Amino acid sequence: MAMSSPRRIPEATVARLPVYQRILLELVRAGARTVSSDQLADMARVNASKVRKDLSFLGSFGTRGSGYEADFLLAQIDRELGLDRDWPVTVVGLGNLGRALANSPGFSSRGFRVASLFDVDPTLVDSRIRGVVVHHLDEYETVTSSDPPAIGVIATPASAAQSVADRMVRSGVGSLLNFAPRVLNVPAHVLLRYVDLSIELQVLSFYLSHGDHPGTQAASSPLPHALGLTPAEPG
Amino acid sequence: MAMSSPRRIPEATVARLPVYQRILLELVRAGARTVSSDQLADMARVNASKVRKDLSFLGSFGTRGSGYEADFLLAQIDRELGLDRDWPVTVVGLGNLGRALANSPGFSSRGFRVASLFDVDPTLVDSRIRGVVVHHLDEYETVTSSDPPAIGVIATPASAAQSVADRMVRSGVGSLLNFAPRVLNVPAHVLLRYVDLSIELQVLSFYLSHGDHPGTQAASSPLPHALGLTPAEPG
DNA sequence: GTTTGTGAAGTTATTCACAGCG
DNA sequence: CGCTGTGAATAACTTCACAAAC
Repeated sequence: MAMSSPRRIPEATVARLPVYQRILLELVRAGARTVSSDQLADMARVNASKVRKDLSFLGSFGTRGSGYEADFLLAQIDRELGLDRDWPVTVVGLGNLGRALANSPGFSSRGFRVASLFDVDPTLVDSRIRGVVVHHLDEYETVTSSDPPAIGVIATPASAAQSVADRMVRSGVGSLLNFAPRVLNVPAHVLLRYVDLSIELQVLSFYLSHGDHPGTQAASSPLPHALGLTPAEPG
Repeated sequence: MAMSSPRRIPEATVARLPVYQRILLELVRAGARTVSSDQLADMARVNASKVRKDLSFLGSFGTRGSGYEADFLLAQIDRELGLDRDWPVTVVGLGNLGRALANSPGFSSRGFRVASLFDVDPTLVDSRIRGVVVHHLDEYETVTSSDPPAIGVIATPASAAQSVADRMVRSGVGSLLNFAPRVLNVPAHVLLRYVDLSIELQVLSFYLSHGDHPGTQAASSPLPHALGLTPAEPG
């Protein structure tokens, strides 16, 4: 085989790959050697043919009769998701949410690295979170110029979010993950994901009021949007 | 005129309604009187006919030639989303993330009310967050029995998430919002949304590596994650 | 003129169902 | 047998395009 195949992976599949990734990670850690599309489907709450079809876009990695080798499949998904690269991430806004994000395992996992942190609160500036120093937002351009972030995470209050987004875009960030409860206006070439607790709750509210889960089986996660996560305190 | 819920609203539309809701809220606060499908579409990063089609599932609330009356439309969306009710919410895990959630405007907005808070950390138990006392998790059943939560928010470390989920489900919660970085196993009748920073980042990583944003506009918030519903497998 | 609301057309995603391989 | 991989069939969703309404 000569070149990377020009397989086009459907958007709906892309949205599910991270879910399979997370499941496989847990299974591998628990010592699983192989996994079937049925198992994956149960855990991801989707249909088994969907799992097989999704995985088939990456290649034919299963073994008929026994399933997929868990760690090998995981490696293929990681590669497809681009987790074999190193994506520098910057986080602006280090209140509870920003700290939760900056401390979360999501940033210590393969693929991502907290490159810089910013806030405007003088009591936070110069402190460190997991070894990374918090700079004043005034220094954004200076600090990021040496290691330009691929992803900008916005965890500021709503009122500051748009100007932070503008600033990040102006200095060339390729994608934004917005956790501030505000709709952002950015150029179309910037990849943007908007994650908002109200939005999550409202979807639940709809299905609770209509007493009716989606038809047969609801999707697992087309194009998501969500809040981050982070552990509570150790005792 | 329209009675309660004769219309079946497509899942994809349900996922977008909260985005329109948020936009309308901002527009109304900014003093807008009317809004067109074009404006909404721009702000939501979707196609204008999609906006019109989505809104048409709620009824015919627009005025040809001038658009929709913003506050009226907002009220219709709120009603459809069930935000005219009062959903008690409980949050378990009050580390940085849990505190960020409990303090977030999402819970002070129409529709939701923080009914109870739980942690196992003795330094947090008996403290208050926005006036609501933090109970020890041991008291979960006792505390929630008088005001059973409709939505349980899990913001614990990954290791505690499954047992907290089990406990909530056992005492009858109808839906879960899981922010712990772990796939949960709950009965199919429980509505479940899984929200994970890694998953968010991984989708960005995919599109960054493939140098290729999805089709035209990156959606702000298509479908839910894992809405509880049945794998529905016949033998 | 403007902008909605909606059938019809087009596109994408899901599910079925089974051949093919271990 | 069991389980994958995949064409074919369905279903869901999106977009077009335009008549109707202001």
